[in-house]
Amino acid sequence: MLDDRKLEVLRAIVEDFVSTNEPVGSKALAERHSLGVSPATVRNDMASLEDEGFITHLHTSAGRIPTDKGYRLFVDRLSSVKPLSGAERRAIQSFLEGAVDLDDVVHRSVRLLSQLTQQVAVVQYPSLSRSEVRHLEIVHLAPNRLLLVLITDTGRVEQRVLELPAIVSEDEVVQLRQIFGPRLHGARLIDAATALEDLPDAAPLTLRPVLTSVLSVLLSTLVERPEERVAIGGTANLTRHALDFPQTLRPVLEALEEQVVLLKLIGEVNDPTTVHVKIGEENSVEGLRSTSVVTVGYGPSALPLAGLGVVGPTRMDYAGNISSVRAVARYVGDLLAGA
Amino acid sequence: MLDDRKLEVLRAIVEDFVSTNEPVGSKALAERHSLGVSPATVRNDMASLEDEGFITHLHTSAGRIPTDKGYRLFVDRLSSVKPLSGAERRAIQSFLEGAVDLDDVVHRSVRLLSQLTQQVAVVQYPSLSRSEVRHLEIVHLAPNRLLLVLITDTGRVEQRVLELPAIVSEDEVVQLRQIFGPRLHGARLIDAATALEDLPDAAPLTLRPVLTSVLSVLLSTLVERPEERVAIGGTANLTRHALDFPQTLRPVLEALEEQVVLLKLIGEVNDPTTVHVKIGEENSVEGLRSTSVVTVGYGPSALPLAGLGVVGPTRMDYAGNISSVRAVARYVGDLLAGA
DNA sequence: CTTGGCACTCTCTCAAGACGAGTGCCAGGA
DNA sequence: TCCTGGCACTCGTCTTGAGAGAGTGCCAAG
Repeated sequence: MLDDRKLEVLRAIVEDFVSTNEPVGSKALAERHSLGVSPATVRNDMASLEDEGFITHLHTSAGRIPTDKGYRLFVDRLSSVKPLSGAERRAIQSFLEGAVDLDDVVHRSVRLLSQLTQQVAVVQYPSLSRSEVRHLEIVHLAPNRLLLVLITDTGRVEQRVLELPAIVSEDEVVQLRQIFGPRLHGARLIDAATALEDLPDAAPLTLRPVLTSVLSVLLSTLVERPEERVAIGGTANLTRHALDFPQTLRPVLEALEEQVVLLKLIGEVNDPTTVHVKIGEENSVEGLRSTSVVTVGYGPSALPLAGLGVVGPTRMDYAGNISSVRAVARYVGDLLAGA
Repeated sequence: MLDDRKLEVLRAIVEDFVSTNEPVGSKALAERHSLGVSPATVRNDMASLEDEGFITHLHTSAGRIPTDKGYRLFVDRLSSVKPLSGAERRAIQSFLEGAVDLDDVVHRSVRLLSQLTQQVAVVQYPSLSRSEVRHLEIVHLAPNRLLLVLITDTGRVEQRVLELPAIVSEDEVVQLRQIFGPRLHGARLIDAATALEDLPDAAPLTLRPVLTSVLSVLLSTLVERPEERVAIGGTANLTRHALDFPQTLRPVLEALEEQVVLLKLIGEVNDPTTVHVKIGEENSVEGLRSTSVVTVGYGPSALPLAGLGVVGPTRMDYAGNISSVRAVARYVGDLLAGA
C-alpha cells in the first residue's frame, strides 16, 4: 500500500506545506521535487494517501495538506535529522555559560529555545526530588518560628516558614542543625524519607517535639509534594503562526498559562535520550489539540533532572525543532550536572 | 470651550464605546443617555470635542471614538470610583491569605488581578533593596567556594556562588557568619553599604582577603544591582480584546516578554497612595503604544516595596481596573508587611 | 443657543459572474 | 500492471455593482 514513492510524495507534501503554508497541488509538487513522474501519477498517489488518512484537502479544488497522522508518519519515518551548525552550537554554549544562577540558566534556556525554534519554549526547573541536598539551613526567626531553607546541588532554593507549638531555644536550633545537616547532605530528596526515618528515636527526648515538626514539614512539603516549577517564553511567536490556529490563539494561550498543564506536558516523559513529539490530537490537553509539542528530558540519563521543550502549530519544522530541543537539553544538562 | 454638557457627552461616548466597542453616533447617544438635548445639539458638541482632539471618527459616516486625549480627560476628571463589592473584597482577601510563600503570594496576586480585570496582570516582587535582611547564610561548599544566601523579611531569597582566590577554613566561615550576621540583621539592603563600610578595618588581618571578597559580591550583586523580578499572567485575556489592536498582538506580547520593559512599566512609579494610568501614546515603550497601563505601588507608603498593575487596550474599563489594582495592592502590601 | 431638515459620504453586505487552481476519471501506451 | 495526457467538473476567490443604512455637516428657523 505504502510504497516508497508514496512516502516520498508525503514527505514532499509535508515539507512544502510547512515551508509555504499553502495546500500543495499535484502539479507544483511534481515540478518542484524531482520525483520523475507526472502530475497525474502524483494525483493517484495522493488519492491513495488520502484514503489512508495521511492527507486531506479542505475542498474539492484545493491542494492537499497533511493530517496529524501524516505528520506522525513524517516524524517517525521520513524526517532526517537536521544537525545544528557549528555557529549555532557555539552560540548555545556561550549563551548558557554566561548564566549566574539557576533562574538565569532556566530563563536563558527558554529564551534560547524560543529564538532557535521560533516557537513557544517551556523549560522545567530541575525536579526537587531528584536533586541532591547541598545544605539545609534552619533560621531561628522568632521564639516559636523557624525558617527552613533547603539548597540543592542544582541551585534550587526552597523555603518554608514553620510555626512551632512551643518555644524553642537558640541552643536547640543549633542541635537541630547538627542533626539534620549530616544526614541530608548529599542525599537526594527522593531518598530523604528513608534517610530520616529513624531520626525521632535517635534524638534526645526534649528535642523530639520540635524535631518531628521540622521533619513533617520537610517530608510533606518538600519531599511528598515538592513544588515543581516551569518557565515559559516566546509566546509572541504564536502570533507568527496565527494563521495555523482555527479561530484564535485564546485556548492555546490559556492552556499555556496553567502551570499544571505545562508540567503535564513536560513531566509526562523526560527521558533524556529520546525526543518525544506529540502531534495535534495526540495531546491530552484540550487547548493544545491544534498544536504539536516537542519535549525531551535533560540531565544524566539514569536520573533525568527535568524536561524542556517547545510548543507550536502542527505545521512546524519538526526536524529543526527536534534538533534544537535536543541540543539545548544537552547543554543545560551538562551545565547543571557540573554545577 | 468645554462646558459641562460637552464633558457629559464625552463621558457618554467613552462609556458607550468601552462597553460596546462600536463607534457611537449622535442619535444613539442622545437616546441612551438622558442629556435632554436633541441629536443635532449633540452633533455640534461632538464637532467641538473633535476640534479639540478628544474624539475622532474613522471615516465620514462613522460614529465617534475617544482619542488617547479623550481617555485622559475621562480618567482625570470624569470617571467616578467604582467600589468593589463586599464579596469581591472577601474573595481577594481569602484568596491571598492562602499563600504559603512569596512566590505563591505573587502568583496568586497575578491570577487574581487578571481575573478581576480581565486584562494582563503584572506584579513585581518586593524590591530587594527596600527589604530588610532577615538572615545571611554563608555555606561552605568547597575549600574555595562559598554560597551566600540572603533572606529578606518579605520572603525573598537570593543566592550567589562565590569562588575565592584562596582556600578558606570552616573556622573562618564561622567567623564570617559572626561578623556579617549581626551587622546585616534587620538592615535594609539599601542601607547595607553604610552598615558594612568599616568592616575590613575591624576584621582580623587573616580574614580580610576572604571578607572583602564576600563583601564585594554582596555589595555589587545584591545592593548595587539587585535583581528585580516580575510575574505576569492573563496574557490570554489579550485575545479577548484582539479587535482593539491594530494588526496583531505581536508587538504587545513581545513587549510583555521583556523583563526590562515590565520593570520599566511598573518601576517608574510606585507610590502606593496614587494609582497611575498611562494611556496609549503616553507609554514610553514602543510596543505598548496601543495599550493603557494602570499601576500602583504596594507596601508602606513611606517606603513602598514594589509595584503592580494591569495592561490592556486603551478601550478599557478604567474605573473598574483602577479599583481592582488599588484593592489588590492594599491586600498584598498588608500581607507582606505583616509577614 | 438649540432644533429639525436635508443632502452627502462612506462602509457594509449581497449577489452575480469570471477566473483559476486542482481534482477525479478515463482511455491509451510502455 | 503501472504510468501518462487529456478533459470535464468543482469550488473557492476576486471583482464588480447596486442598495441599504448609519452618521455627518450645514443651514435656516425658532
